[in-house]
Amino acid sequence: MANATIRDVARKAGVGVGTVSRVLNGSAAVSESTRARVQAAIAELDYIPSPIARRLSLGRTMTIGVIAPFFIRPSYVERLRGVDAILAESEYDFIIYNVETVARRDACFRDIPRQERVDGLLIITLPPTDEEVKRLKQANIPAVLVDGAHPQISHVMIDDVAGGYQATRHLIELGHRKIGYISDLLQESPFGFRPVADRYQGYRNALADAGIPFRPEYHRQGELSRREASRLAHELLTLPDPPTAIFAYSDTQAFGVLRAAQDLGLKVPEQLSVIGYDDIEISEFLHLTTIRQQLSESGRRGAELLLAEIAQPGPPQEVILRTELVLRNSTAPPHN
Amino acid sequence: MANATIRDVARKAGVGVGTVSRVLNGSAAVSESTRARVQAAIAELDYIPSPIARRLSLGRTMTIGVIAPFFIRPSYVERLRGVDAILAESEYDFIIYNVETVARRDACFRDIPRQERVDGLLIITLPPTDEEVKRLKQANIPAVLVDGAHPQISHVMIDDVAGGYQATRHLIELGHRKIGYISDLLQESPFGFRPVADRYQGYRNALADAGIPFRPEYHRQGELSRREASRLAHELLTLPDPPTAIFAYSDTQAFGVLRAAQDLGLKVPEQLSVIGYDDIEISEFLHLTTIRQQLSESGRRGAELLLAEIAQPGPPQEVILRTELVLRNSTAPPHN
DNA sequence: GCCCTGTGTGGAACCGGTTCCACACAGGGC
DNA sequence: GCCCTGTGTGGAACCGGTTCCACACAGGGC
Repeated sequence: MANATIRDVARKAGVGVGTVSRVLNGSAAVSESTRARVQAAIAELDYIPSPIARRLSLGRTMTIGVIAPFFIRPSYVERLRGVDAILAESEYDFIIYNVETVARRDACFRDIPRQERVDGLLIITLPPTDEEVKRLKQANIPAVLVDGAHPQISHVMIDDVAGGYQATRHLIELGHRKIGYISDLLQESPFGFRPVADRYQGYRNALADAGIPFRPEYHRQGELSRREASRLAHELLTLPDPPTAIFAYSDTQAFGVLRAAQDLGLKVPEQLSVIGYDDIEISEFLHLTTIRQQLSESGRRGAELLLAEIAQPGPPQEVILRTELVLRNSTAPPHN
Repeated sequence: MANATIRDVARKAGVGVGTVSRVLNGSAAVSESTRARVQAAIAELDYIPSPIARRLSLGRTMTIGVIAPFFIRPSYVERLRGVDAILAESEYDFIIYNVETVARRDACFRDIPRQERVDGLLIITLPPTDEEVKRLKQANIPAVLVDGAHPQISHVMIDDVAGGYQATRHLIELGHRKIGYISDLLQESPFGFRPVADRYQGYRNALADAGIPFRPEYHRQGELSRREASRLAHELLTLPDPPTAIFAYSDTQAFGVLRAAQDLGLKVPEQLSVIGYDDIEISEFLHLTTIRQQLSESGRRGAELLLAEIAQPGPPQEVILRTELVLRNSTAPPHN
């Protein structure tokens, strides 16, 4: 038998469809006896309202879109886990738009707002342009940035300037003066991730505050992968005057640094200190000193902001999450 | 201004809504001149058809549900990446139903088929009961199992018996006779993952074929985490007659074994051989010898099977993916 | 008895697509 | 001239919900 509809229920209960709808949605003005009759009919017909019909008639999709460069780094999985924790409890479904190329990124920002596919958008790490923000506003789609910031959009920001400072400061306090930094591409980054500039700024600030001159040859940039980071670390460590400590933009890159040290026969932390960023799950296992981001928490807070904004639009909110130094065994005072 | 509808387009082009619909869907019977007029009107009004209205009228959700115990293990992310690669190219959206508890698992299997939310279901690793399969058939929801098997449902199976055999056989060929196995819970596993029994079977078969008696004290079971695996490995390695090699059910658990060896001052592979299973991304970095599953490929193939089944229902298909031994530096002949 | 207010209810109209039926019309065959 | 077939087209009906308007009716105040 085909699925029952609200009209079948109404007929069976001897009431109008409006009344059934009122019972379904818990509206107040239904008498007790009518409500009971309707509920009996619903149970008897094993009736489940069609979410699609509901969406069409409400003009809401009951769906949230999550745009994320999802599979590039383990840290996104952690953020997404936080998102899931909140949204699974809500009445919203969520669709992940995985972005791995610039073309796909542009397509997402261009098309999703126009297609009436989502009631809200959670954008992870990818910074929208002012033009794109304008389009979101025009389309009247609530959006929240996680691991990003924009004056006109609610966002959960990680204080990456402070995080970069913290990492560098830790190395300085151990006594290091020759501190390398391996980062994501600063200028030509295809996605223009905001944290890239911020952590670098933190690194520069910490050096400056300690009166240590910045040495351009100590700063290497490259695509965010273990292999590339390993190559860059190799370059750093074979300089005539190599650094005694390396700060890596991410834990994944820090692993690349560890590998380079291993290849060169350098003991960590005795001969080389290494500090990462993120504190992904495996970092504890590898004894990596790192800067912990509240990854899962950032997703949770972002999802909460978005739900609040959908329920009741308001001025943009800002949440700032602090980073934390996690001491393990990959950093120590310099040898000499 | 509110979004244009198909009726606005029809009016502007001076045609009927049926004709606009035919143009949109590329039906043949529209004259060239009419088609051009309609397309001009669409362009002028910046018209985008409402996916929700389309879904209601077609009686299809254009959405695929993916049920997965998603965040428990890194291997799921890899499988999902394969799923995403296929579905992002299709006209389907997909919704992830993340399962972390048995209650949620049961709720997913119970409710999703009834709610007309999805046109198809991709079920990763979680084995449905016969009762649940029957319900899926009744609800007429195409479903595909990835990393699972059932006679009545298309599935992508990993030959885990062979994989378990391969791992154990490798250790035997190196000369090991005392081979421990650390697995997920065999009996009381809350989700009843099928690979758990299969890999164990492979382990037993390889021992039997080599004429090595199975020693129950060499087989430990525990919840799938690095920490728990480390605890179990510690138990094994402090036996009066400890194994010289350990096969771990997953790479994650193998890392736990490595940690235990480290804590006990045992050198890997000189004093202890360790082999894992999965070949997740980080395993290469850690020089772990392991059994590679085609994780991403399994997701891809599963998604393809499902799309085919939605397009044209047919008898259940079976795809079997082979595993592969990946030699690195965590296994060697026994010392003594 | 009349008016007013509040509560409960039925059902048409609507959301925005698709599809099917009816029909117009052209062109060919006889 | 008539019939038949094929092509192109309009628009009502439909998918299955929600909402708003109209209305019935009870009960209180005067």
